[in-house]
Amino acid sequence: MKSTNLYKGSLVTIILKLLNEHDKMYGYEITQKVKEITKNELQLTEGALYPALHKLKAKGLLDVEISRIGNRVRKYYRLTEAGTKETVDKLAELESYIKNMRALVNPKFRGE
Amino acid sequence: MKSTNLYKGSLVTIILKLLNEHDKMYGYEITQKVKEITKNELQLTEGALYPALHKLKAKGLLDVEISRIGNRVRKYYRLTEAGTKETVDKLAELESYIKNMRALVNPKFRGE
DNA sequence: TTATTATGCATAATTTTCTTATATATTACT
DNA sequence: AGTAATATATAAGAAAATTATGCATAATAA
Repeated sequence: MKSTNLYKGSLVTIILKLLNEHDKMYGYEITQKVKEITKNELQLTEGALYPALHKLKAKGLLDVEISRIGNRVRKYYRLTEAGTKETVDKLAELESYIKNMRALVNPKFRGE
Repeated sequence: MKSTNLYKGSLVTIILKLLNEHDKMYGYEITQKVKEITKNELQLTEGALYPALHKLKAKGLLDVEISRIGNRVRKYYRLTEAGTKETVDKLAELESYIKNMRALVNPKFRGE
């Protein structure tokens, strides 16, 4: 992530969730979607994104479909069944993390 | 962090916030406080905690006060003025991060 | 009384996950 | 013609953890 360089470990969750929502996406599209949703506050770096996509593919969580737009190559990624399951887990993990951080940082949120 | 090994970068925020709240604390006390607040869901590892404390000290964000309880050594840390300022920044950063993650992960939270 | 658990700090080696920099190529805009 | 946007990729390095040790004191359980 760029500009606000924050909280390593959340990139995979972002990728999985966006793919879960949009069926298939290519790398550059993901970077633009993140910029759009976060109003430029979060910017994915290619150096993090592409290796992450390759790793998710290698783990069997994503499938790739190569497409050509004119002479330009695009690689569309989509969730496999295992990827969909992993998405559920990662989202639960994120909610749990946010809940814990809120409790730590805001005494109001403690002990509910 | 242990068990839920998640979101590198938030340890410093946790330390600063707890010190902001409790005036002075020692390392082990911080680990126990985090376990207590998060009901054992987050556990700090010493291998992360102590180097982080030393680094914050080196940066001038913390002061140390060595105390002896019987024959056992304790190192109490407290925020410096710069540390208090940094705490404000880190907390704002966390809120911003949570806001962005919520928007990414939950379409309901987009565009407000 | 002796072994285990809890308290308390610390560092080294390794791993994970980023950033930064670089590379290449196509297409659109000025 | 030159720059910006589109599109993917990898290598080098930094940051921030985990894991594995190590040492020592105090309290508790067997």
